Amino acid sequence: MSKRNLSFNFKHIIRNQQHSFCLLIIFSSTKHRYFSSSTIQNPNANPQGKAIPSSFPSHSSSFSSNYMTHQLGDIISSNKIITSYVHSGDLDSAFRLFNNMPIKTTVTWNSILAWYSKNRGKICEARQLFDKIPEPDTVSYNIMLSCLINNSVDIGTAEAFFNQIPIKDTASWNTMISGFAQGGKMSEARKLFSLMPQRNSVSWNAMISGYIESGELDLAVELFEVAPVKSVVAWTAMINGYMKFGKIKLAERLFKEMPVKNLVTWSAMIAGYVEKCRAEDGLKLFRMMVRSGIRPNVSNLSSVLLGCSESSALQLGRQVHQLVFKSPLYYDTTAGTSLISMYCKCGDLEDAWKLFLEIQRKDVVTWNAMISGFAQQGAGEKALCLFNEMKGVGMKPDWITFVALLLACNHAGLVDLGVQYFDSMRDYGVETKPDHYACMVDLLGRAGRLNEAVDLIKKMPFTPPSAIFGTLLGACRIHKNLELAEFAATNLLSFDPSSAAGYVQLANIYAAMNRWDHVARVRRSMKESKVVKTPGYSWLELGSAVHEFRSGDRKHPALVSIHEKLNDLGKKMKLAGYVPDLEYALHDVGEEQKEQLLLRHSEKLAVAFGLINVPLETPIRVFKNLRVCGDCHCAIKYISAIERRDIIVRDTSRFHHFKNGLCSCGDYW
DNA sequence: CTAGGGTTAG
Repeated sequence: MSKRNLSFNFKHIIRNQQHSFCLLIIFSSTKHRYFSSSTIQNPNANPQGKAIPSSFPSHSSSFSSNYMTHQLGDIISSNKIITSYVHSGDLDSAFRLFNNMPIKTTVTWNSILAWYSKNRGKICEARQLFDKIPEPDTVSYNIMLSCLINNSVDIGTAEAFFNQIPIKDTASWNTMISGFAQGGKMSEARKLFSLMPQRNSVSWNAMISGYIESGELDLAVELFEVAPVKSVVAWTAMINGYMKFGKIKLAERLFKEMPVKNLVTWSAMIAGYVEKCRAEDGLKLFRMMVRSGIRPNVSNLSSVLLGCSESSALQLGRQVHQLVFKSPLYYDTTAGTSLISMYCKCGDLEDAWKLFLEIQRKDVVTWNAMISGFAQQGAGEKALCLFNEMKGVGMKPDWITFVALLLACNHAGLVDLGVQYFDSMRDYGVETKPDHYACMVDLLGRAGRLNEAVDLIKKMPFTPPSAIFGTLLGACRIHKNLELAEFAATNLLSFDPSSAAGYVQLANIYAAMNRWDHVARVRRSMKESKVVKTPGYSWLELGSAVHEFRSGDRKHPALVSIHEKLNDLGKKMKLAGYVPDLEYALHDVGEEQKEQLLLRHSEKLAVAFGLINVPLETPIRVFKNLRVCGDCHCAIKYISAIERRDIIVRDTSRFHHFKNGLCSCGDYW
């Protein structure tokens, strides 16, 4: 019996005062069955008028009608309250009300049962409840089916249950299809899909997203093209599919063509751009989205803020903050934490800290974000203080907290303290992961305790991740330990033959020691293995635009003035005592040429551009995709003094805050 | 929004 017929019958009866006598009959004779069974089902089982004595007093009809309406109203409002309890996850209150209801309908039972389909792990209770429903309807069966599927009970059990459903509607079929699709069983899903009597857009969507999930983009496209009804869900699923497979152009085309877009659609595009390293485009789209009047939610914000962090678009991040500030998301911990981490990654610790203090309900992720922020800035003591404060309020640290702590010790040069924290992890019941070992190797290696670093690698309870040898190699370069460098490089390249970093580091070490024959050898084998080095580049945000520079850049329109500025600075720097560190010019060319190459490093270009264009009182924030080069580090210190400017450089491992000729890292990096 | 419940996209 369909819902529409039921409600129609009911309203019809109630509205028609002249039929109210028949109501009374229904009510008195079948009262119990009528309400305890779901389906108010059979008003027709009492053929209207037939059983009714003509002498029935008419004055009582309005009374009974009112009484009836009152009862019904009670049930309806109780059902509503139960539903709201279930929605807010409060099963106890829902049950309390449920147990106090003298009359229950199947709707009442279904509302309760729905809790179990949204919450996993109580499949037995759900089944017991289902079995108690006096007259389960199709919806009851559907909810139970989705309970079975959501609890990843054996799909065969779910299928058997599905087959037992006496009257299946489209949703029953759809639920079963999505059960198969979620389990990756697309051929079964397809079989049901072709068998089902009526398909709605949900059926098509379930199949399309199922194919995308199991990696069969072509089949998804095929279905999408023939689908008679394409809802916004299907379009969005396809956009996700195209993005996932790197077909950005196709995703863009769909996005342009589709008739209706909602927040999920926009998010899919934005997140897709961010994941495919096109954060700029993602951010552009976000601006368009807000302009078109769509209000972001938490998950949407998180992907946008991640985009801001990656491309260091602090100005846009601030705009997002403004938006959050004016919305109910202001009280959301996840939204706040995303903002903190955005500020930290853009190097704006002051605003991160302000926000951290404002957030009332901090979770472990919030604390971790702030501790990592301090760690990245090299503010080791602040990070460690915050950790103590965190323990003070009873917050339990997790493994990420310890990564942040070790990073803090590392960047602040607190070697022994780092070792202590590493050893204390067991006391906190936190498992040591490869990340922790990587931090420790960096910590020990950088401090020159190379042998201890190697011992730690040997003691690792798992196969060392190849990157850890890259870390060791970096340490060898600082401490000019050629023997260990070769050991590290050999390991690195045997684990990961395509590692550009391994070749480059080794070549750099040879170059630094003027072993040009070896450099040539490494470069040759690099070519043979078809390894491509990640080109280094730097960028900075100016207004809403991001300017990018490559080493020896030839493209940026302002190059003439930048070169002038750098040549001028070069002279002033030398007068102040700067000696170009030719170790970092990694080509076997004459000294003068080396100096010229050094002066065209991407970070210097970006800094010079910043000096020309960024207002005097504003710090210059430069970002680099690799680690900052040693000569540039030295040069920028001089520049900060000569120009009396604050210059902040974020590289892959930390922030360097240059001021008055000094760097916040204390030259330990 | 239509007394309520189930299925699809991040």
